[in-house]
Amino acid sequence: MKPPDPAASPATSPAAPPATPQRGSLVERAYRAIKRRIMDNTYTPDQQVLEQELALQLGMSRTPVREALIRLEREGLVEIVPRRGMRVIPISPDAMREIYEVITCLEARAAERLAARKPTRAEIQPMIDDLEAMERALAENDLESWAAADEGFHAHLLELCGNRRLALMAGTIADQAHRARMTTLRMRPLPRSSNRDHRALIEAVLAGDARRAYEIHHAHRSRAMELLTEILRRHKLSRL
Amino acid sequence: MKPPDPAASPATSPAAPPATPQRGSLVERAYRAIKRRIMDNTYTPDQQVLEQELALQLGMSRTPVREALIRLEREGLVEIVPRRGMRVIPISPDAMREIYEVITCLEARAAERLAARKPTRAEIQPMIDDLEAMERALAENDLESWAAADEGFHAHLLELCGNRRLALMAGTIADQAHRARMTTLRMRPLPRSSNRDHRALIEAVLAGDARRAYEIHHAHRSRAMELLTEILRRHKLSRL
DNA sequence: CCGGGAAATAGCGTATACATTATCATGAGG
DNA sequence: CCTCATGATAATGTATACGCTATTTCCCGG
Repeated sequence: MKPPDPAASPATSPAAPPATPQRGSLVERAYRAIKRRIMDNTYTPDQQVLEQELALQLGMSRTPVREALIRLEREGLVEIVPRRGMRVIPISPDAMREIYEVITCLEARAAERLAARKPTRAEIQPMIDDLEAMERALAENDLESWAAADEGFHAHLLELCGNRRLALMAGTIADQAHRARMTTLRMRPLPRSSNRDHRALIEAVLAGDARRAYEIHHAHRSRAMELLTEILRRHKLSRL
Repeated sequence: MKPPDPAASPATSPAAPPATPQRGSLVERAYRAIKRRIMDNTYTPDQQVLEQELALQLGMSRTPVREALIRLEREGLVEIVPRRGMRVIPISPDAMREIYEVITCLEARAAERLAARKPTRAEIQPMIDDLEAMERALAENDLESWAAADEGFHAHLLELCGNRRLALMAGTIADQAHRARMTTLRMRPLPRSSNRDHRALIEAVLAGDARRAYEIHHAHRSRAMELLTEILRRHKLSRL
């Protein structure tokens, strides 16, 4: 057997592995590899990829590939069509709205919880670091880095909120929108207000003001929802 | 070479089934059978059930069983332990709180959305029917029927809210708490206030008062959360 | 030139095979 | 009597086999 996927890229998620396949198994490799290719838009909703094809590319048999696909299907990232292989689920303006509605209420709740815990600055340092990275990136007009840091911020918020199920679900559904977010990154105004929102959230959290943390983050995500759905609509991107 | 996408599928399925296995397949049968046995407490968190055992009981090979288990694992119902088979995930007071926090914000949002749509009485008839069934059941002191109707009410609320992803996620996580709810059914006071809450919700929805619908249902689920976690704690049910 | 039916093909769903590896029992040594 | 090494056992993870059927191809009649 040959090593068809040497090292790959370190595109692993920052948070702890969720209900993810057994570490080091072929299923896990398949899962990660396929997920990465979905996230970075290597596979698009236009193309169908057959199980056999994936197996061949990944240098394994169909069995682990199928098992990985089942997981990806349940995460809402792909659809498995019986004789056509897997297909990435396209994001329409309506889908975007659905996703953001869910993210909005879950993350706002996470923010509320986190603030209610009155964490120390040290505890939320990861979020502060992300925020600073966002600000640096924006100053340098580096949208890719900004987006990465922004995702980190949201991921850390979930991770720290203390409700693992909430974190898992919110993270899962946020992943569904990743491709669309990336695509629209350059179609939107510079995300200065995002940085402001996040700074305000940090302050509310440090102040232990749960109500305010909730409101700030809820408004933040709601605005993002309106912005993104509007962009998709205006650009007629109905199946991103 | 073939054309990559002949005509792009004409329209996506409007009311497509969830990310559930192919209708009629063995995987689907396994999925349903195992899920039912989990829900009705045939399998408890104390016992480990091997793949082979399940396959034998269901009269099929391990392959479809494994695929069903992967789905159940991703729904948070079971854990797959490498050499011990599947195990039902136990519900602790903390788990209950996690689950109800998620349900609370998702369903409250669903209620808000539904009310905002200003549906006709006919549109929400399923919910009204459930409510009436709840009232009848309570009058007859039939807790089982009451619970079934109550679950129906919540399921219909989600179904009608217009956000499929939200409905799917909320339904999934609600299933996680099903066993625990059933067990505690007789440890709690008669659920008269639930019926009142739901009637009030119906009224708010019919009045198109989204804000009120949100508040009513949020409060309803929050109270249920406090009640249930307290019951679990008091009865020392730390791994239901 | 087009539509429709039969044959061919392909891809999947499921069963089975097999190597690997954790677990458990056994037994020797302290 | 207890501890630890060692081999037996069992269950899994993965690969392979195979039949079924949806899809496509091909051909022929209109």
